[in-house]
Amino acid sequence: MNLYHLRYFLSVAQTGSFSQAAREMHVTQPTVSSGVAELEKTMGVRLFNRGGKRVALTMEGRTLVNYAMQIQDLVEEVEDHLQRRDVLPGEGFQFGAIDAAVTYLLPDILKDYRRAYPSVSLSAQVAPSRYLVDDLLMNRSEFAVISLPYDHPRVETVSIYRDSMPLVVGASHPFAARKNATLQEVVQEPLILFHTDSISRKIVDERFAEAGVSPSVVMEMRSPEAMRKLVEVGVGISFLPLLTVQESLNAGALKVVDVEGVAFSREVGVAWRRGRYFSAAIRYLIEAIFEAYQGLEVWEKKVGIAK
Amino acid sequence: MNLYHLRYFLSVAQTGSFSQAAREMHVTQPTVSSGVAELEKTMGVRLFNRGGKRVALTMEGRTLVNYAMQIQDLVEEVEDHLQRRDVLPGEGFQFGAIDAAVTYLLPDILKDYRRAYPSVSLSAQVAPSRYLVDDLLMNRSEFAVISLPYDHPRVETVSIYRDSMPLVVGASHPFAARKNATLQEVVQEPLILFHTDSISRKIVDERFAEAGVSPSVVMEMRSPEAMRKLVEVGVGISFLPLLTVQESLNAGALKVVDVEGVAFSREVGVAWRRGRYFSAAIRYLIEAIFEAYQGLEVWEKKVGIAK
DNA sequence: ATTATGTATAGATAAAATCTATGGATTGCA
DNA sequence: TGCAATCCATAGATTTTATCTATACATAAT
Repeated sequence: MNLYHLRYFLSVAQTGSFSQAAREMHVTQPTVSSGVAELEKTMGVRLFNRGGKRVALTMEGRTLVNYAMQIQDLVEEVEDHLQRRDVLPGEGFQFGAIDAAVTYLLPDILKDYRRAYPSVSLSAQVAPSRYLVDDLLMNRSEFAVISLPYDHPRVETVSIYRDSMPLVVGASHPFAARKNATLQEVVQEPLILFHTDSISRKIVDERFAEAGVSPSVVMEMRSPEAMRKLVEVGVGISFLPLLTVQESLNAGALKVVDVEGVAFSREVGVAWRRGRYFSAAIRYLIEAIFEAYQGLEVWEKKVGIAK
Repeated sequence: MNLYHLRYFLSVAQTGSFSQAAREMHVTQPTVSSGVAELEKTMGVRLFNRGGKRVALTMEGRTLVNYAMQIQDLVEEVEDHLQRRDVLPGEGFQFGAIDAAVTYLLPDILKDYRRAYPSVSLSAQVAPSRYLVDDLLMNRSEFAVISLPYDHPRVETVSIYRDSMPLVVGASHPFAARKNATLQEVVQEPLILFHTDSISRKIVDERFAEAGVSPSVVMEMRSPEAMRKLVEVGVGISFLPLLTVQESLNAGALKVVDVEGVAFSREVGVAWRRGRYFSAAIRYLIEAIFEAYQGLEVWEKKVGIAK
């Protein structure tokens, strides 16, 4: 059973003539004949009664007409949808994002996105970067907004945002009244740091090792929001992304203290599995992110040409 | 777009692997590859993201899965229906029958038929034989129960019933008291005969011509039922099929009068366009008719072998 | 009867689907 | 980290399918 044969068949049913159907379909009459004959053979029934000026559908022919038209409609519909890149209601995709991104960087963009693609359901996976990269590698999410740098042969990244990661202390902490502190002072305070598998933690650790000091870590966590709270109530001090603590700083619950010779920062970027193909609806979201922050040119160089 | 390609595509989507899909479909892996590639080309979108142990559907791929499954279902459904000769609800066919047949010969058969094929809607066209034959020739009805003989190069017929066509008179007619009458007496009475285009009329006319007499026809009609009524009320006398007048005879409203040297009868038979193909549901009805009356062997000889 | 129109069939040609063989890439394991 | 296994893509050969041309045969209309 072949879709062309179905088309020929429908045309014959409509026109009541093999010859005329052939003219409509822009093929020769024997083509239509053998197409219908092939259908009749595979179905094991006669579809037309021949022998007259016009041919007439059999009962089986009428049954097939009903189905063939439905099949035809579905085929046309799906071709339409895919070619004009429509999105089916209920269709959607999954992407990953670190806490800071989904909380501070993406909300406005996502809001705009819903206007552009109201029928696309987005599913954001919020987790630390390394888990998000696992998802990328397993094709479980389309892209992810993660902390950089992230080096992996099968993952491409483009930075969109550079975020400083200053030392923050609770408002009642002794450092709060000061403008700055030395690294030696800092390592004697109880520190709350990211978990060792995090990128931000790696940045901090490297600098400590460089300076030959070892901090007194009282707590390791994966949630910057939780860390912010702990610092606010004075459990310890921490290096936290500015994005995370901005509100607390404004409210006076936290203070920033400069540390001599230390300017931590981490980058946030978009990551995806190398060679991945992006549907129009997904591409739109990614490019909206680059436009809102930065990186559109780099992205286009990496992906745009490879289509 | 090809139905096989759709099958390959669905299998890949399900298994997450081109190779495994190939094994399931009993083809080689390059076949699956090129099938999917062909779909991607005609649709202009990527359907899978490759590169990993498993491939993953793109958004477009997910859309196509929805449609492809529907198409697949329809194809399977129609193949099932046609191959097991199921009849779709609402499907039906048209046949022709003369008044006497539909009134007296067919009712019980049609009742049984509805049990065998409850979902088939029958449409009976009731008209004089020559119109029914037109329908046959134009493929407007599948078969017809008509008066015989009917000679046409493209119509085949099989007799199912021989019906005598005696002279009947109203209960109050002078002949009613007598056992018989001569042809000479009959032609002087006001006769109600079938219309000249009818087969039954032809039978009567031929006999009259043979005998060298010309009747006084007061009325020509196509409806035996109407003629019966007219004879009952004494407008004239008529030669009518026994089938038509049996009830009136039983009730005493009509009387049969023998006419010397005259034994009219007409045959009723099934007629169809030569070479016509009969769907199972139609064949069943036709054969029920032959079984109830006669002609099954002749029918099978003419059609049964030609399938 | 004759002509025009229509469908079926045979054989040749063109198009496609499929196969085999192979290369490049990734994953998993030692 | 390197090796073996697995996976998908591609090229070229082969087979199958679809289509075309030419023609025969049947039917309908003049």
